[in-house]
Parts: sequence; C-alpha cells; structure tokens
Amino acid sequence: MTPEPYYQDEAVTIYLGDSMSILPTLSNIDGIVTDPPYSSGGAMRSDRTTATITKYVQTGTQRESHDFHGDNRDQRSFLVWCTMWLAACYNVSNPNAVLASFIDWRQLPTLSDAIQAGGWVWRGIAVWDKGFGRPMPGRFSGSSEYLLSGSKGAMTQTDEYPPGIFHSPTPKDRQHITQKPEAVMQWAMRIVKPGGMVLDPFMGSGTTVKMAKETGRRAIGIELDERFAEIAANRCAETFYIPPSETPEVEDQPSLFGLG
Amino acid sequence: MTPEPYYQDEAVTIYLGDSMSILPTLSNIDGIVTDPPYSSGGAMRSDRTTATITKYVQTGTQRESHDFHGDNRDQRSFLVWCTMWLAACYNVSNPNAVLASFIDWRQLPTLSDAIQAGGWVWRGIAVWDKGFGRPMPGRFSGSSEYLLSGSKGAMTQTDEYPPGIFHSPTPKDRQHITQKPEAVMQWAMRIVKPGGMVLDPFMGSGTTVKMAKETGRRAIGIELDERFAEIAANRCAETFYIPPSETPEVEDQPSLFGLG
DNA sequence: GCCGAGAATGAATCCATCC
DNA sequence: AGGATGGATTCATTCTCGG
Repeated sequence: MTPEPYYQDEAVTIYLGDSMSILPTLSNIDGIVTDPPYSSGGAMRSDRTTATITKYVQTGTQRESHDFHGDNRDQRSFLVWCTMWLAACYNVSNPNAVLASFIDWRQLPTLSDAIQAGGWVWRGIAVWDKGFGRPMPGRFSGSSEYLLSGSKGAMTQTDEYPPGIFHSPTPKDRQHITQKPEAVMQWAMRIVKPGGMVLDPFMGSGTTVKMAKETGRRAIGIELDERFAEIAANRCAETFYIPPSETPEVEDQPSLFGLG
Repeated sequence: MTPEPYYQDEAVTIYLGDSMSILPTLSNIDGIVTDPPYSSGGAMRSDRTTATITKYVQTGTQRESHDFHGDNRDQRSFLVWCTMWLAACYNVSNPNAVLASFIDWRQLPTLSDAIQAGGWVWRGIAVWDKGFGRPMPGRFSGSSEYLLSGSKGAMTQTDEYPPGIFHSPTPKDRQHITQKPEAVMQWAMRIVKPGGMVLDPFMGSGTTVKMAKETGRRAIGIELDERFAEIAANRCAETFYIPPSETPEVEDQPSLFGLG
C-alpha cells in the first residue's frame, strides 16, 4: 500500500508524513542524501532539553518562528533513532548504494556508529567549511559541519572526484533554520551516480530534491511538516529537469594552495 | 622515582621509553598535544596488520624514513589502548588542562570515545586540510586529518582564537613518515596557555616539543625509539627559547572567502 | 631566470593469489 | 578458511630537469 504523494513531477516525488512509516513502502534507491535533526546544542543535558526553536534562533539570522520536530533527543536515544532510520534506508536501497548525511562535530561519532549499526560500510568524512563560527576564547572556532558517507557493500564506481572540503558560507535567505546552500547540496550529491534515485528522509525545505532534479537525478523527499513540504514542492516546480546525458560538468573549486 | 631524561634544556625534557611507564612519574601538565599511531590503513584486517612502512609508503623513495611501531591494533584494542594513555595523561594534568590529538577519519569516532572514557570533556574537531589526498573514484577525496580537543573540566581561558580549519601541505623533508608540518603544530599548540607545560607522549621526531619551545612554552616529550629521540633532541638544541612575554603574535591565515 | 614537459608522491583502497 | 603479499589504480600538486 503505497502512500499518496504530496507532490510529483518527472523527477521528484514528495511524501508528507513520518519517515519511519513511509520508508518501508519505497524501493530501488541509489543514494541517501540528507540532513537529519542533529539533536545537539549543548554539552550539558539541560541545554539539550530546551526547545529547538530557542537554541537555533539565538544563533541564526532568521528570527521568524520556525520550529521543527525531533531535535531534542539525548545522545543515547539519538543513536537508537539514527540506527532505525539508517537501517530502514538500507533496506530500500539497491546494492552498492551510497549514503551521505550532514552532522555537526558533537554528534559525528554517534552518527558514525549508527551508520555502521544500520548496516552501511563506514566510508569517510567530508568537511563543509562555513567560514565563520562563533569565536570562543581559547578554543578552535567551530566553523564546519561534516558530511559522513557510507555504502551498501562495495561502492558504485563513478567518474566523480568530489573534493573532501567544500567552502561555502551559510545562505542569507533561509526558509528553514538549518537550510543548506544549494552549492553544498550539489557537492554532496556528487556521490550519487548520475541519473540515480536519491532519497532524503528529512527533506525540510527541499534543497536536496531540488538539486537532485537540477543535476539530472531523480529524488524522493519525505517531510513531516506541511509548511516545508509546500515550500519544497514550489521549489521543485520552478526547477528544470536536465536528463543525465545533458547534465553539464560540475566545476571544482580552486584549491587554496593554488592561490599561495 | 623519576626516570633519567634523555635530553634536557631550559624548556624541553625528553624521556626515552614507554609512555605508560613514564607518564605516572610526571605532574603539573597544562596541555597534551600529540599525534598517536592511528592503527588505521585499510578496511581489511590484512591491510592494517602489514608493516607500517608498507601500508603508508607503498610507492615511494621515502622508504629511508624510519618505520615505527604500535600501529596495528584492531578497533577494540585501539579504543582500550587510547583510553589508557588518555587517562594516564589526565591524571598528571592540572585542572583546566587541555588536550589536542591528531587522528584520521577512520579512527576519529573511536578516539572521541576514548577521550571521554579517559575523563576528558569532549570539546570539538578542528581540521588540518592537506590540500589533496590519494583520489578514489566516486568518493570524497581524503585530504584532511583531524585534531580532536578536550579539557579537564572547564577550559583555561586564553586570548587565543585559533581557526577551526588550517590549510598546509605535508612537509617536504620528513624524518618520520607521519611528521607534521611545523606550522600545523604551531596552530595546534595555540590551545595551550602561553608559558604552559606541554606533554607529547608520542613524540616521534619532536615537532611538538620544538614548536612548544619556539612559542614560549615548556614541553615534555616521550619516545620509544632512540633514533627519533635523538632527532628530536637535535632539533630542540637548535631552537631558541623565547620566554612568554617576548613571544610574537601568531598571524591567522587569510580566509578563503576573503579571496572570492 | 622563466617556462613547460615529464616524473614522482601521497598515514589509500581493492582484489587476486598464494600459503 | 583465513592471514599475508603484491600489483593496479586514481589525480592534484610538487619536484626535477632541460631548453
């Protein structure tokens, strides 16, 4: 019993609902590219139990009231919860499928455990350099987020050589408080074979599915909150689908070393 | 019963021997800055258990670089071993001491567990960007190593704001196959308060202790292999000690974003 | 001294073979 | 079966050397 799509076009299908309910109805996925709730926000447990909106709005540029679900779990339940959705994704993926999930420094080790507990082969860490972090005296500035990768058995061989570090500031106009820049998602997407089927079980405002469509891939997005599903559907509707054979080459960023 | 130093000057003391034997005789440490054996080098157990020189330097004329030991533990014993030396370091450190340890992507989660199991507060991930790594088709290039940090309780407040990402190619002339560039060690060193006592339980060719001396800090280094201890002693002897009050300011690298 | 061509290098990974 | 060995592979950057 396949659920009814909230939106559908020639490349993108969006489902409104809970990932754990909808995931088992899917199949034939070539890659997971996603940005789950990090459930971080403080070293102390008391920090983590405050509402998500309070934590993020303090540091964000967007002061409007945006809330999203599932971001106040403690470390242990975060591990269990991640293992569940990662295993569910594993079950609907083709052999040699790939996985790429964003995470912050605090939950990186836990997510890497969950990746392996969910059946995936642990493949590595890529770095999104945001350029600016909140400076704290005496410690390294936290100016990065991380993209953890995995695979279902051996990796699909492609001709892509994406860089291990990607430099991009956070976007100025965001419709979701953790929204990733389109260039960053396009970079993450390069791990999925051209023309493949991408799945984002925590779609948010739909940057993943939009960039999948724009780079000649197909995508399925799942989102619990109808406000974000609507935003994502609108973004996809405005995006042209470029079939794989016509997809332009992605240019790499210049190396920092080439400049000095 | 304090062991006999192998080398000593106004800023640096070097002990020849096993860290786990020598550590308990020390005290009054303000910061640990080190680069332990990663026990990495491949997904296959057979890859990990081959000689260090073979797994890391397979194609090259660098074979004249010295091999080193203790780099073939499996995941479980790597965790136990790291927890042991991290706890031993914790015990000889002053309150509010800091910890900075290099690691690669594969062992990062395990080392972060060991840091916490050893008593330290988990403080974050900084990135050493080497610029390029061996490419593998279809995956993100592994062009980084990581610097994990921790503290004994609250962190010492200093006026330093070291960047979270540091760009530097691997050094040209190495006397140890995993030798870090001096600029990278100087960056890592910024987490220790000026004038403080730095400890490196896996000294190798002595870049840590040399840069501690050069930046107005004092240091203790421990090394198992006399060939490396000798190299380190020679490097320290050639280095001028600049007392803390005369230490020049370290300039930050320009941001990549300022260039584009 | 400058420039270009060609060679060398990298805390790598995978797999076929051999014991 | 399982561990050890060796070869093939990938490319951005640096190094070497000749013109």
